[in-house]
Amino acid sequence: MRQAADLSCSPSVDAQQALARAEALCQQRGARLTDLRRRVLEIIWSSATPLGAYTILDVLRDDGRQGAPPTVYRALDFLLAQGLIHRLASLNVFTGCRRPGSHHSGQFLICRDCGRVSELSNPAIDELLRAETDARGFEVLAQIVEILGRCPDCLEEPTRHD
Amino acid sequence: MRQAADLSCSPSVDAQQALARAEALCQQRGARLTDLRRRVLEIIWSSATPLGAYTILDVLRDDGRQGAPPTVYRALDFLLAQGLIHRLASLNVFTGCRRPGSHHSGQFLICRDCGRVSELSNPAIDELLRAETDARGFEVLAQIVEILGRCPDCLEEPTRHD
DNA sequence: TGATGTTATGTTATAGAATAACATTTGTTA
DNA sequence: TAACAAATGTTATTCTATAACATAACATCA
Repeated sequence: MRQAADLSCSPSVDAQQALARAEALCQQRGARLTDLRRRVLEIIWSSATPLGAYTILDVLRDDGRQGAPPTVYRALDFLLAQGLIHRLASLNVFTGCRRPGSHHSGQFLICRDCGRVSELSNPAIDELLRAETDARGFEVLAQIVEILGRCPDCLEEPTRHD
Repeated sequence: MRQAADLSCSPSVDAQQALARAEALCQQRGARLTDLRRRVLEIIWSSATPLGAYTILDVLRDDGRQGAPPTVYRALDFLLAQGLIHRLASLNVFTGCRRPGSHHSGQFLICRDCGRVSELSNPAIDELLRAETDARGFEVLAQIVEILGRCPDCLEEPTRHD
């Protein structure tokens, strides 16, 4: 993966907006977006690519914060429960949710080369899946749709032929 | 998960058929389905539910075979490459492919309660996903569709309300 | 205000999943 | 049989995630 996460700069506009929305959502739900949880969300949004739990932990430690794996995983669990982030099961990484508020599972295009992720929300796909599960009497609790491949930008790169 | 894997009995008819198909496919491809690889495939097919790599390793050791994690993972890599098994990314487990021969990614319904898995192959879902990726100029390398929920049998169970 | 219960975080240890690196064996072909 | 390639054995390590328990922060109410 060529594109490393750059977490050194100040929060991007995207990140700031995401944090503001998270604040609003949590307040309206009576959920506590603590310093730690907000910071983890900010770290996730500050990266161009999804981050693993241990990468997030490293950033927290760079902050000067004390912390161990449970610190991060508990914050991630909260953010997942609030629908503020997604977990990509195929890579064991976490990415900010582009449409928080409506709990949804989403569909993801993951570029193998640059690591960037596009979040789709194609209702037709959801409907087809629902039709299948309904036909089988299967109750859906969670749904994972992840497509690994190469994004247009990376396809243009002439230097990689693997 | 209530339903434990029962690996004690002799290979089921399903398993026997799967092994026979695997033999034929490998022969026709010039791929070597060695004792170890065949045994791993048999172990997977002998379980009512998908198995993790370390569970498979335990069975191999019960066989009296020597082995370490790489032993299992290499066999699994071979079986995956031949399209004889699938990996369920959401659970880190492996399950026999119901339609080997045609390399495909499939769609899976996974019961949270009994652990059983149904493999779908809905071309409409594949087409929709392809339409999305085509529209974005995204090249697909692998595709993961996994639905976690409760199967009809387990929904009937009156004793569980979680 | 201060006692009490709840929620969040700190901390240590461990479990679970996967691979790196190198040695040895087995199989194939010249 | 020599030589090469493929498969497996072996040891160690990395990465991901959680269990279990201690402490701290916060909220509520008498």
